[in-house]
Amino acid sequence: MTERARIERYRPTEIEPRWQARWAELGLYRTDLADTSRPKFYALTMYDYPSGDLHIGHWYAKTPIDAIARFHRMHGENVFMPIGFDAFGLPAENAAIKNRVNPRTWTMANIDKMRSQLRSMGASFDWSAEVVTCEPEYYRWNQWLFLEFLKAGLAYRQKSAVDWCPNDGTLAREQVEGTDRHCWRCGALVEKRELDQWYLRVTRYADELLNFEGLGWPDPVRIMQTNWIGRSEGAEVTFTTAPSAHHPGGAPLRVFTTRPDTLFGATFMVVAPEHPLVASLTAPERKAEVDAYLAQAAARTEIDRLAADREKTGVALGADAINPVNEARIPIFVADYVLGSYGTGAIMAVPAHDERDFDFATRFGLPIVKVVMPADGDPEAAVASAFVEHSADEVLVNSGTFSGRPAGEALTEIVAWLAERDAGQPTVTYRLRDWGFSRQRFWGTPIPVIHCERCGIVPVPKGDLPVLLPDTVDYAGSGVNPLTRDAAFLNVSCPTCAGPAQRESDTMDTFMDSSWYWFRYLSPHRDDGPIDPALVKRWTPVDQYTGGAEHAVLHLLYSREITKMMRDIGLVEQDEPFLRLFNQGQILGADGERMSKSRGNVQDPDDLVARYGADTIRLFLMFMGPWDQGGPWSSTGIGGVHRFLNRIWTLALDPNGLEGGDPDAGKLPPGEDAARAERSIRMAAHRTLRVVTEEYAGFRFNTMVAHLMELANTLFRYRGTEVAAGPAWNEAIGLILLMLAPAAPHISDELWNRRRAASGAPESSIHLEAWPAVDTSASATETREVPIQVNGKVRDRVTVPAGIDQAELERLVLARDRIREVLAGRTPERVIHAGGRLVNLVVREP
RNA sequence: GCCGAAGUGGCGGAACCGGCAGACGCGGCGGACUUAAAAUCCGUUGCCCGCGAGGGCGUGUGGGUUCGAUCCCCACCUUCGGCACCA
Repeated sequence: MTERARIERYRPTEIEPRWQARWAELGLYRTDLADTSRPKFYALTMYDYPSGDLHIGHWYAKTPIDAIARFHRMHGENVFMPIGFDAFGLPAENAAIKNRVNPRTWTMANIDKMRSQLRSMGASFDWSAEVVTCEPEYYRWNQWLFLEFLKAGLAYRQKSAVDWCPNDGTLAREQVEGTDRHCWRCGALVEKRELDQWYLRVTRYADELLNFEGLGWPDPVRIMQTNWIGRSEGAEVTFTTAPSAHHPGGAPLRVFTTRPDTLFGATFMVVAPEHPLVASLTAPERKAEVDAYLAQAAARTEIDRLAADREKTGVALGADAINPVNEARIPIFVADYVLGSYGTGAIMAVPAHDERDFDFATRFGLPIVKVVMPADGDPEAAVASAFVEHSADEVLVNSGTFSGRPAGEALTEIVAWLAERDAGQPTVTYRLRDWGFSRQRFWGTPIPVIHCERCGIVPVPKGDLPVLLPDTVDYAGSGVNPLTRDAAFLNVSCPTCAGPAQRESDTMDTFMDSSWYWFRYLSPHRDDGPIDPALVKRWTPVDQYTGGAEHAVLHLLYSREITKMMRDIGLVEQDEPFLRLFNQGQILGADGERMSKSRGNVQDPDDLVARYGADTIRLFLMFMGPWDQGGPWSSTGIGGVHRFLNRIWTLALDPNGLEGGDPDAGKLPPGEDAARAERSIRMAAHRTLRVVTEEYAGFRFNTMVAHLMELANTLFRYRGTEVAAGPAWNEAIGLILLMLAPAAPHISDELWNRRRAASGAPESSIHLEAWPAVDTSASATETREVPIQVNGKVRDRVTVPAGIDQAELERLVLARDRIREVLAGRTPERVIHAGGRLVNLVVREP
């Protein structure tokens, strides 16, 4: 124990800031983007919204990708790992309204704080590439891109329904919370409002977005995006309105259906409340009732409308439509279970074969006609519930000349029949909608157009960009966009006719910012264009992207869309932004809920760093479990990881020390001489190197740490013995520090250099070292232990030479006392050699 | 309702391709060191029976395939995430 007192203790809080400063001084993580001598590796972690405080979840997300970046650097790759801030967004406006400050002030202060917190992680970010999206040098290029999209017909303006809070005005979709769809700020129920909005024409890419070929993305994300895009194959069928006293008839009424084979079963039609024909089809005597229904539907919250178990409502218009296949006259209803925004906003209702139509028909006493059934079914049997199966042996009934045809074939035949008569054709429909891009918010990128009474919508000339947000902002205590009251901002002269005109006061959805930021990282200050084409060509797509799965159909979809749009305006050549994606799990509060200040369950990393140091926290976060799993925060076990680093410290600096407490301290394991011990040490070290290498590459950080712990435990057994500090020992210490370097960068550099100094070598960062190579001769074993099973139960085990053949092994096994005892005279019927891993003797039970 | 992920000791988790279930760590128990405590170190620790050698049970539940199943198949149960009248 006097030995122990001699070495300095592990003091992370002294070591860590020193190395962070040293790495910055050496410019270790400043990437030379022009260096083509090494393969490139673009590592990207989703940038953060500067909410003010880093919590442990930020570290959980960033530590492993930093380890991966470091791992790749050690493999000789030119690694670029930038960082930035997603700086536009609503919390800044809330804070601004509450504290009467400019959102910029609040945002920039938060960014400063987060920068220093992020630096305390010791991550190898290239800060020289930092992007802050609320800076004009960034959002100027949002505007530039928007103008290009406008020119290419990829952006357009349209009147449509948006979510509207009676107190706070327009809300973005993500600002509507809960199943009852209330305003996230004031709690009021959200309604729909018709507003002129900008859209990006992303539906153009629907089919292309379904193609994930060549992308290493997690299946759940691909499936979520695929479902979100919602490709649906079917047919558009044109019904015709029937003439009546109030309506001339003959107007086409188009529907989309995935089941044209059920066309003969259509017994009524339903149009959405927004359908353009509602007004002209409504009979005068039904007008009051229809109007009342429309008003009610408009006021209804979305969730009411969409709740699947809600009882169907609707009103008859007092008009009929004619079915093109059989000239049948069927009544037309308006009902809000039909959505104006999907398909054609109108459906043919086939109650026998669609559950929703069945419910509606039952409620309103409408006829139900069966047209598809199993080949051996009874066509006249009453329909008790909608039959929607699609199996091979179904046939059509009650379907004119198509009766008796197999349903699958009839589907194609009916569409062909319709097409010949100009009454329909095959159609593909998608759930995906164009991207509603306008936000009635101050703290975002101003949309660069001008409204001129004479010239209409005029794009701001590119030379006039950026359209700057005003420096001063007066919220007047409300959530209404202050830009709409800012005369200095609004009133401009038309770029075309020089007459009086008004600036657009809408800003862009902040998801625009995050949809191309990784391109900008490559040239964050470039002022002659959004990107550097040569660097983009060399460095993108991103090789490894990491972030939360909550962005599956938001940021991760928008980014793919914008990449394709940038390609189509000739800016980039790639089709996809991110080659490989990993979704890390989310760290929840100790209560199992999402960490948030309001819940008071936020774990601040600063406290933990002060107590244990960054390396312990980094390692602990990796050790907790698989990275894609996340889970509730618990600091239980952090001491074990800290202890492990202390043991590394002791092994590296005090190999000959002896601990009291171990009766065998300083003695080689029984039966081992020095030569054997050295072989054991080399074998353990090189075997660990082999698996740890695979585990870093496979993102299995928890077992990577476990294997390093195992190696440390092995070395500890040899501490104080005659082989401690010998060549094998020193090699093993070197290897363990190199393996630890990506995960615990500070302590590994400290120990690496203390050992260098002890041998008179000059300082040189461990992070400039190459990843070591496995010595396969060292890791090979001479003997192995083979478990012996009898009828699948382990009854014995035998140690045999590594190269033993099956016959010899079998002879040894059968000769063993224990096995003869268990066999009790029986002869095995079969002997299974499971690839040398195990022997299983199969005997008949007595 | 539909789609997806997951259920393993007291706890976090491991077992990568169907081959020793429980690596590694926490916690517990016992010990060494200490006047004592902390720190450190060593041993032990799935459950049940047994003094012991050993035996039985055991990966959400019930079946199945196999010499052998945490892993594959079928049917359920539970938890979490996403979508939710998309014709």
